[in-house]
Amino acid sequence: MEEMKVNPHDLDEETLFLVSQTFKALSDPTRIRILNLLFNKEYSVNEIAETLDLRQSTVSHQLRFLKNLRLVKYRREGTSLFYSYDDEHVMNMLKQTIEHAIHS
Amino acid sequence: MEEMKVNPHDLDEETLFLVSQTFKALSDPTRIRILNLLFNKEYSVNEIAETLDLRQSTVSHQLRFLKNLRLVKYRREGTSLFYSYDDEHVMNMLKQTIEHAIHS
DNA sequence: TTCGTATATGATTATGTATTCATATATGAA
DNA sequence: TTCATATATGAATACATAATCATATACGAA
Repeated sequence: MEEMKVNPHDLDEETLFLVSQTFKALSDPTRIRILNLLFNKEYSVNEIAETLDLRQSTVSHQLRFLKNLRLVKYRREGTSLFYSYDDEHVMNMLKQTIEHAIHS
Repeated sequence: MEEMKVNPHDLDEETLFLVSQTFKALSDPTRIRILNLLFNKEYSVNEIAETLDLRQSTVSHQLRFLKNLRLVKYRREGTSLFYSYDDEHVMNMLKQTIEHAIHS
């Protein structure tokens, strides 16, 4: 059996880590811009870099971050990797918050 | 007139800042624990510190952060300040993500 | 195999930030 | 006013991390 949380008013460490990581993914402007791109369709790494005017390595590093959290996935086509989103819940939160921000 | 975004596939700077700040507020374990407490009822600064085993100054600093983003508000009662949440949208996102994390 | 292109990775740097200690401020009671 | 308590604040520190450059790796074509 897993040990339950000691304080009923507090969260257990694992939940806390997952939640904070999820929001941290959405707290960086570059990652937001990348995910915002992926709302519509898949993009290769270079396409993302060109569209958002970012270095290839910057995009690659951030995609790895998002991939580790399973927020994006990719498929290979030749030497290109086409990335798309992989978490509906997170994308919905992002969309809602963008709408909320635009109308504020 | 405001200048519109140049790239239709990208977000304007103001929206980007608002969205990233909102998620950044939820990306820190200490702030998550504080907001999670406030789901149920209002708490004074010291009550939060004692319940979560945090320094008073840590709680105060984080409450100021949350207050600046209008995620919490407070009312005075004597020398105590009772804090409560002030943004339903953000609290709903937090609750959803906590539920999502617990059941994963 | 060699070449060209797409992507990933490692190291470095610069920047941001969460926590802490010490102290200041604010309020109520005596 | 003086005292006690609650909260806020400033400075310092330690730590995390985003961006960059240089380079490595992976794949397809010839």
